[in-house]
Amino acid sequence: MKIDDLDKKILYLLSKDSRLSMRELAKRVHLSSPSVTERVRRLESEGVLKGYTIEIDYKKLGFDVECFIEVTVRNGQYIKFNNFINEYPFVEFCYRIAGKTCYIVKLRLKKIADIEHFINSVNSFASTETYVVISKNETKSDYLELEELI
Amino acid sequence: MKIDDLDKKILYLLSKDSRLSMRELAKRVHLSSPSVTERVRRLESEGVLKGYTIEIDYKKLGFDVECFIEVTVRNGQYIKFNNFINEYPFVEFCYRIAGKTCYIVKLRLKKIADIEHFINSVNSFASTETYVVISKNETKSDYLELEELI
DNA sequence: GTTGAAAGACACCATCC
DNA sequence: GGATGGTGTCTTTCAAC
Repeated sequence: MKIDDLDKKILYLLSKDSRLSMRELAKRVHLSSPSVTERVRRLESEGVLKGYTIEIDYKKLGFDVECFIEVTVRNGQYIKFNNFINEYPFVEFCYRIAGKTCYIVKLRLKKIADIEHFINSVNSFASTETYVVISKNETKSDYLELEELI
Repeated sequence: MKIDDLDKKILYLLSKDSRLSMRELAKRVHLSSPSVTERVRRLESEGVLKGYTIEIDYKKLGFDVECFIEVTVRNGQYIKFNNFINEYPFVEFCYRIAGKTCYIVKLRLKKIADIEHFINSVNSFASTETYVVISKNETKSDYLELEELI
């Protein structure tokens, strides 16, 4: 699929406010609304635009703790781990990685003590290395390479 | 701020489709639309609902590589690293962590070779440990503790 | 918290360049 | 590929309860 600068700008604007109407979006990219609507529908059907969602402040919901846990599975018990991580709540993400460990997991929890439950749960088939989040850095995240377009 | 089950359900529904109209949202939570609108405005102004955004498939934009990089800053050159990570493109996130290393960074890149540029750039003031993502696991991410509500 | 009404915004379609 | 104009629907908002 060919994605031009206009598509990228549409993605950028929707990433900043996904509730923008096609009309308003059209204004901002200096296009007519049928054209913009068609581009958005195409981005959706091609799967580039996977979905419309919100950003939630989990701290305000009582989840004050974030941590990364590196998991090293023992004795090839990957299926066991996959089943476990699929069901465990409060997992923001889990990636299979190439490197010193097998998986990197991020959890959002209400309190530090909740880390223990996770670690104890995997302990019979995997070892862990925990990193508690202190703060988050500001980053640019310029995936759309839009710097010069806006 | 008091957040009840209805608020959580609203957050859940908006996280699945942030373009839902207040009318449609009202239907789904069995409330009138003025009530839902008021709740959404409250969630916004309290900062629980931080913003409306989209999910983008970066692979379809040519970013085929994801990796985690643990960064250990040498000789207390934290300001240098903070300035660097603030400007470097393609950083999905960067967290200051308590544990064996100083920071954990996630990058999204077009090709494996692009990792080298990042590593070389920080090498004068920090050491790195790289993990290339192989796959992503499915997870529940049940932060809203909604299992019984839906 | 609800209902109902009114004004406005919206998406959609046909048509055209 | 893109623009314009008309139509009917949807939506928000407000007042009254």
